[in-house]
Amino acid sequence: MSAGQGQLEAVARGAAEIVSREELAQRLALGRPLRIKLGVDPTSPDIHLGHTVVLQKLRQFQETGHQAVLIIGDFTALIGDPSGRNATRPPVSEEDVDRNAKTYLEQIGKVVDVGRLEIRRNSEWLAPLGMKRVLELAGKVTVARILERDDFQKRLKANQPISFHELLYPIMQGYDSVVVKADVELGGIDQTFNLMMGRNLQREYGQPPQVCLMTPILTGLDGVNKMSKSLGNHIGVHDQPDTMFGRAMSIQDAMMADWFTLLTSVPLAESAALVTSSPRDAKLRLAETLTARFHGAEAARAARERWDRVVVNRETPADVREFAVPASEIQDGKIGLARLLVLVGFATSNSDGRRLIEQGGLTVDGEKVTEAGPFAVTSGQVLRAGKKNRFVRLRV
RNA sequence: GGGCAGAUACCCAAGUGGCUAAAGGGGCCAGACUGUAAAUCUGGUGGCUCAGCCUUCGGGGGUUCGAAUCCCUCUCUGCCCA
Repeated sequence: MSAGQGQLEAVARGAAEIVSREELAQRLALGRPLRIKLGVDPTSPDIHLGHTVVLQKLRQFQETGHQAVLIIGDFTALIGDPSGRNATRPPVSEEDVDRNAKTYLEQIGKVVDVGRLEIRRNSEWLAPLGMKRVLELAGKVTVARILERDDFQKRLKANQPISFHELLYPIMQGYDSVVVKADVELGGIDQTFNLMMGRNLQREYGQPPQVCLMTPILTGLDGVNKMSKSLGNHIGVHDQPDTMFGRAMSIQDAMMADWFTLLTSVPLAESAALVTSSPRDAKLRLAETLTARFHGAEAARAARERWDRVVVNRETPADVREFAVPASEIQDGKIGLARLLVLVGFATSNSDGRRLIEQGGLTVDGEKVTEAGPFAVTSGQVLRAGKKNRFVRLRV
């Protein structure tokens, strides 16, 4: 019983809502591996930390001995989840789905144990479903219930179109739960309606209704909006170690607690204590933990060392990119400094480069240079723009 | 099919004949400070051979000494009616 209690705490960590907690406790108490369903949308090839919140949850279930069932929504992708802003989305080809599914699995491998994953595509059972079966399925759900959904309500009020087939999306997703006999379904809090539909349909089909566990939406780097690629406030799982580390260090202090809870396995008591006692160390720990997850402990340590060196001590990193200055740009051993900044990629135009220089943002071999005119270049000189990670070593 | 409202720099958004390279906010860049690239404060943010010059306000054409601002036309977007 006490073990069950520990499990409950582990899997409930950070959950936004659980329907219901009691039922979850009961299922866990059954003592058998539960079937934990997570449906994913194979339309976007690159995932970011926001996507990993729910994966982290899946991992926690795996760690406590349960069977994760990943459903690739290749068939539902034909409709598109209505929770998106756009009413319609471009159709996804089979090749796209295949390719996306493949890269998706590679990416989530850093968070969940792919080897122990049961992977299913919902086209397996949705594609052969005849009209007769569809009608039977649709007959189990009333229009009023479907229209309860938030997104539909909003669109109705705003006189925005709702295509008929969109109404079927939640039903299809819910039917997935019936087919895989899910004990628990995971999803973001914005998926609540879809998950609840699975519960309802299972009941209709004589199955014990699944527990729905919804995770919060991760706040992005701006500290305001949800993390999303289109807003550019994200950390991608493919980001380089230094980038990942640095971006994590740039979140606001107030966000650390959530990030620890939702993205790491650091015990909550530990992270909470750290956040209170030393915000800076807490953030370093967070950044290192995240980087380690996606790039390994070694790379994470290197990223942290680089951080200390570059940001804290304002030194030049060990590995500085080289740039060969084209001979054609040099006259009498000199080159316009603003022009040089454009060439190495520190500025978008001469004017931009000039600004950078005049504002004191450029150092050459550690010396601040504020004159934008002709500049004598020699091999080995190290240019640094701003406090950030912009270094280059010249080769003439 | 009819009616109306819009289109301004990366984004939002002022501006209705000269003082506008164009207010304000966001974002971004830089500096200061610090506990980190957090927070806070300051400055910058079209281009160039940069105390000057050149090109911008959906596209094209026109009026005027002078237009983002007035006229014509085209394109696109949103809303309303059928």
